Amino acid sequence: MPDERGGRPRDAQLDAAILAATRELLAVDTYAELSMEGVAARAQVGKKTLYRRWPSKAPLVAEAVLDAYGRGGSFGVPDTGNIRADLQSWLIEHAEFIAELSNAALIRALIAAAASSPSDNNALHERLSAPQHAGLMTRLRHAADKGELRVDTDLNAIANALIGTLLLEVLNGTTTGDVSRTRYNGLLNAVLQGVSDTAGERGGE
Amino acid sequence: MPDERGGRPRDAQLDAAILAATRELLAVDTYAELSMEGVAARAQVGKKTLYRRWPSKAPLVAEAVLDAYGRGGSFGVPDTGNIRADLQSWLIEHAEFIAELSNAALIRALIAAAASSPSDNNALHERLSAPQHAGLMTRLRHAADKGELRVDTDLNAIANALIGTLLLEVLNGTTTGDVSRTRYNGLLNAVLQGVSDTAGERGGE
Amino acid sequence: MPDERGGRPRDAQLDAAILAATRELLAVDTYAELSMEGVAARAQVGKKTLYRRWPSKAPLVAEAVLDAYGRGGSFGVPDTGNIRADLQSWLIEHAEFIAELSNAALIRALIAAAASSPSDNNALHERLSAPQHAGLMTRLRHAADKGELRVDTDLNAIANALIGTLLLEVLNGTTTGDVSRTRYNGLLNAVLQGVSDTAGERGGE
Amino acid sequence: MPDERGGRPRDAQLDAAILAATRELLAVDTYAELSMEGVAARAQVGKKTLYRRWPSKAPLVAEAVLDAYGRGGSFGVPDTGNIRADLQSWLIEHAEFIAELSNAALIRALIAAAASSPSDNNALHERLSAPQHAGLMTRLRHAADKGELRVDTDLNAIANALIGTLLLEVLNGTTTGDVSRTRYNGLLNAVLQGVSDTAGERGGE
DNA sequence: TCATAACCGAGACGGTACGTCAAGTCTTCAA
DNA sequence: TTGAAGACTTGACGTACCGTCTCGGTTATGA
Repeated sequence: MPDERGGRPRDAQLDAAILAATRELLAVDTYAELSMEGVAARAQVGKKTLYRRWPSKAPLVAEAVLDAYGRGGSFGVPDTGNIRADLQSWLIEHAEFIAELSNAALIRALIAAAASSPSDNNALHERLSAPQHAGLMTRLRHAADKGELRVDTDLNAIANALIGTLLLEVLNGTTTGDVSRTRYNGLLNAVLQGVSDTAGERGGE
Repeated sequence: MPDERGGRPRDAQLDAAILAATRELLAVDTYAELSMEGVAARAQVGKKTLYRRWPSKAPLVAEAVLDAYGRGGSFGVPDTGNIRADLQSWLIEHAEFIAELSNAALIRALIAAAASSPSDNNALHERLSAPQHAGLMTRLRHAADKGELRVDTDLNAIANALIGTLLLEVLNGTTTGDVSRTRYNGLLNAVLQGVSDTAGERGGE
Repeated sequence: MPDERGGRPRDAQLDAAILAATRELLAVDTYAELSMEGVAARAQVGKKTLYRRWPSKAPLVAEAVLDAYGRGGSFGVPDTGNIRADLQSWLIEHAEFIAELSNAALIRALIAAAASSPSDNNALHERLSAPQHAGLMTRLRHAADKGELRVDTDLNAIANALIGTLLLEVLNGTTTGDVSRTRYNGLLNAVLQGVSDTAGERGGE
Repeated sequence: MPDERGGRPRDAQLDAAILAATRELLAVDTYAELSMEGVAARAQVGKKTLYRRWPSKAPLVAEAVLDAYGRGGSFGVPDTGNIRADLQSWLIEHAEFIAELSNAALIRALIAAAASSPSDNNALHERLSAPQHAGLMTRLRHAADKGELRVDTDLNAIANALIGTLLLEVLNGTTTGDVSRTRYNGLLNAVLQGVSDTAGERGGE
């Protein structure tokens, strides 16, 4: 039972055309400047065709950006056995994605879309932030299980610190041009070895 | 000589009324839903009066939010001599501000405003992120100078990790309700003492 | 082939609704007070729909008035064989139209619209004054051809004198209430028989 | 008793400057395009100064135009004893005034001002049309008293026909360039000698 | 001489309307 | 039923003027 009753089937190619048009426009305009009308015109598509697929601008932009994000490699957290190297790979991979000028615009649009409304925010959190967080947690848990991390480690805090650092870089527009291999040494040194010079009693409950 | 000759001077009270109206509306609407027209109506002010002071929605929202942000305490980084306690105070102070439901909406609006355009982004970075970053750096540098931190510490990475963590919490809508005194123990443990169980050779240049 | 391919066709009923709304408002407001916004609201129509059809207030008002003017009878110059009676009929018919209070407002609006800009002026002249002038000229020429008028008569001058007299009455607001059957006796006496008591050598080249 | 209590007296020169500015702007803009703000700016005068003298645009324009109209000669109806020649002089004098390009614009503005509101209309009628009508009536009455016109002549109809003819020419934009000395021969022939070829029984009461 | 009072230029103020743009829906014809 | 085209209502955009007001400052009178 492929089709739900008769009628002309949807043209699957249009989805891609629309997402591409969205991305092309976001390379020039900001999220606020982007219009459904503009997307429809650029994709040579009726507005109805757009609204049949996406209820509003926010999810359209979200899908357009995530589509590009997913295409350029997996962005999964590697597991070579070396937790430091794996985290560094993941950080640099993201930094390089962000450094690509057009990608920075896309991510800024994505954040704007998320900030548009609480519901869109949640949807995006589910689709973008959550998977990355989960990926990091899996890798960190594996390291913890192998005894590479202190038993009382707050894995969640670490995942958030890494993601948050990248997020801040996007918003600040800090990351551009070539990404140095050593870029996140300082961050990883801090998170893994700590920066305190004292033997350090840790904060407990 | 404050005035540029002639003409009725601007009514300074209106600035406050407009910013207040903006905040009140942001408690109900998202950034995208907020309209200059609505702000003018709520503040009982002509649109021209708005545009005379702020060229567009983004800087208006920015000022409205920063105005509230600045009012509720200094948000400076304390310096009691105990770096861990000071950072924790700072984190919790911010977390409590964020946890206030209306403030979370304001900050989400602020981020949306920043994402509106690269120029607005820079302006906001200058006004919001930079001062906090500077405050943290000053405190961290003081600690480093006193020998509390390892000499090779990347202070910048730490400041970014802390700010980034807070930023992520805002966007995710994670922080709500009461903020536990121990909330950032995990993060501070990681950053200050490190989570690695090995003696830990650090990454260098 | 009426349509230019594709697209929802314009709703012809809206034209009438808009023109009616315009007329209703002109019964209350002057031309200057009439606003496109008000017309749109009264006609329950988007402003875009207005501007799609009429580029500005002047041609809209022109069409609204001419629409009413055309509806209430033909206003053609009759040709019963009696030139005096025919001109009188035509004059009285117009005077009665003008005397109608709401029509006077419409015509005053029309004149204001004409005075708005030279181009609107020309357009209106083409649509309103010219046909009437032509109608009178045809009737006068017929009379001249039948030998009822002196051969050297300046038909144009007579047509203008009649139209001009009506025009002046509108602007002065003179004509109100019932129009006497003998109202234009004096004018027609003058134009047709002349008022000079002397045998009268006429002015030539 | 020149002044009503103390205070700085009004600067009489400003009246002239404002009227001149109004006229200069009307040479470029239409009545609708003319703005009080523009007049104030052009005359280097505060808006309050304008409103102190004229309550709105219509009377300001009226005065500006009448000011120019009065300056260029008296426009009174001459009385040389030859009624035909006198009327012709008067018609041509007006036609020449109208033919002046800038004056045509002024008069069109005046008509627009009159059409603005019934009250402005009456005021203008009082100031512009009435004096001319009175002048013509006086001259015609004199001719009638001398027995130059038939006793049953409707002087009013003639005055209106002449004024109406000029009015129509202004609105139609007919009169431009040089005005021929013989321009109104046809009109005067008709009105004075009549155009009817028959001996002509006249219409009575 | 010195207050009083109206005048003046400048320009901010609350409004209303402008003409444009986009949102999301609806209606046509064609595939 | 899908699609492209485009008309439709709604509502916000940013601008221009409206007529009023509030400044600092000027210019006359009359106490």
